[in-house]
Amino acid sequence: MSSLKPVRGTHDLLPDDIARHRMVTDTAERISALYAYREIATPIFESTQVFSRTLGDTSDVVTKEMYTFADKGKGSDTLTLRPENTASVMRAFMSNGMAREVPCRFFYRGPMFRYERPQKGRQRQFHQIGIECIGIADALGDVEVIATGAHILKELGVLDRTTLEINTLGDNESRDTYRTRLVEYFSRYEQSLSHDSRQRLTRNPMRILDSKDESDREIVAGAPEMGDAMNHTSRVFFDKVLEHLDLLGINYRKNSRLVRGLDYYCHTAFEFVTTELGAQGAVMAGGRYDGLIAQMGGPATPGVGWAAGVERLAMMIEQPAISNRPISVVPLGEAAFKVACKLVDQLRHGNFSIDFSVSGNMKKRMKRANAIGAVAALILGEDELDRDVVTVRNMHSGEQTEVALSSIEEHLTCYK
RNA sequence: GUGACUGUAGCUCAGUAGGUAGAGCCCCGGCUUGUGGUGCCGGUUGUCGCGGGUUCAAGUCCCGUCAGUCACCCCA
Repeated sequence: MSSLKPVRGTHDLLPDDIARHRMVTDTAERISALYAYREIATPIFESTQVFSRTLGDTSDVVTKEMYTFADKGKGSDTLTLRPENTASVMRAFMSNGMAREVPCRFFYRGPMFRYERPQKGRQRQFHQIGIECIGIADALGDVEVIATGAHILKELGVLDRTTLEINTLGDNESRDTYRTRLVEYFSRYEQSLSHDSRQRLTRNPMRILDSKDESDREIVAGAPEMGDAMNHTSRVFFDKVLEHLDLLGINYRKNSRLVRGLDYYCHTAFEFVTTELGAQGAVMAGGRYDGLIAQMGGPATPGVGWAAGVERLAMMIEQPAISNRPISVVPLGEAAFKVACKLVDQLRHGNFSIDFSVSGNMKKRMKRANAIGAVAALILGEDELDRDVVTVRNMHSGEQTEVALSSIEEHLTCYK
């Protein structure tokens, strides 16, 4: 019995669901192509180290959310279902020796897996789209990446229902300085911090900044600002990003409390957030990850990108209209059935979408044609057969006309 | 992993003080033996999430378990 239910946190995507997903992913693919991104697909599992070495030893994703399993065969690696795709794309970038071809721009889409407690907008198997821009160290790379994302959201009709929040984490030097100051500051309040935040103090002090605990927030209010810890390089970089966002008319809200859960980010961090999806506000999030490729053993190469949740975006868009509305072919009787078989084959090869309706009485078949949204029904009975014609019923208007079999394709062109 | 709430037909839900289940939609048949979408008439919906317990009697009360939702955590 329980085996008939999908595994916890996984969902079947029925035709209407798929239509929404495709609207999201196809739009993203199309728009990102306008920014010269090309699609790439990596395997859905990788050696565990691809993720464990890059996402950060203390991140929740690595410590408790990865689906890791032993491969078959002796002495083989442990494998992990990808919890996100940036590390995989970087691995592919190196595996295929693309370092000499930078800049590289990749778009991806596909399922990701995280062992989390399922909620609305949060599943164990979910789908992401994303882009990675590799090899551009300049702030213009960040701007382009954000602009691509904003363009996709606009095309999906959700941009004005999101807010772009942006912050800078600075370069390594700035980040270390800031981290030290934060630890110093929060240590003084250690007794007053929430249980979670006390743990974050050693694991990831920056996370305390976006704590939702009320007493934490009071302490956070007096915390040192990232801006004050930034060195000249980091400051100039961030200013350039903001300046060009202004130039492109992309609205944003600076949020000095915005931090990242994954270790590899530096400089720009951003999120498009919405209030429409409850606790899962982030619909698209990303940033710069200059140290990642080197950290993975490749040549020092800068990168910037984002990922977006397909399910979350799908919940925000309208249900797209059914894209293929077929023509139903309804033969009546043995002789007509044979003629209809050939007609159906001919029409399908002529690029018509055909629903060949062969079971039940005529009433039932017409009803079914209506239910699947057929644009027309071709009725082929003995009357028609005798005269080499077919009755074409417009399912919208109900009008019927008799058309010679020989010119049927031409007549049906208007239904394509 | 923690807490709260929920779980009745394919779907959305009702079920009153415990007395062995109902509505709408969908589906099926007929009015219409070659015509759908709007009408009328009739019909099938079900281990009441699962497993225990209390009781003469449990959808209803208790415990456990699984799942969903929301919040935390975390994140897309």
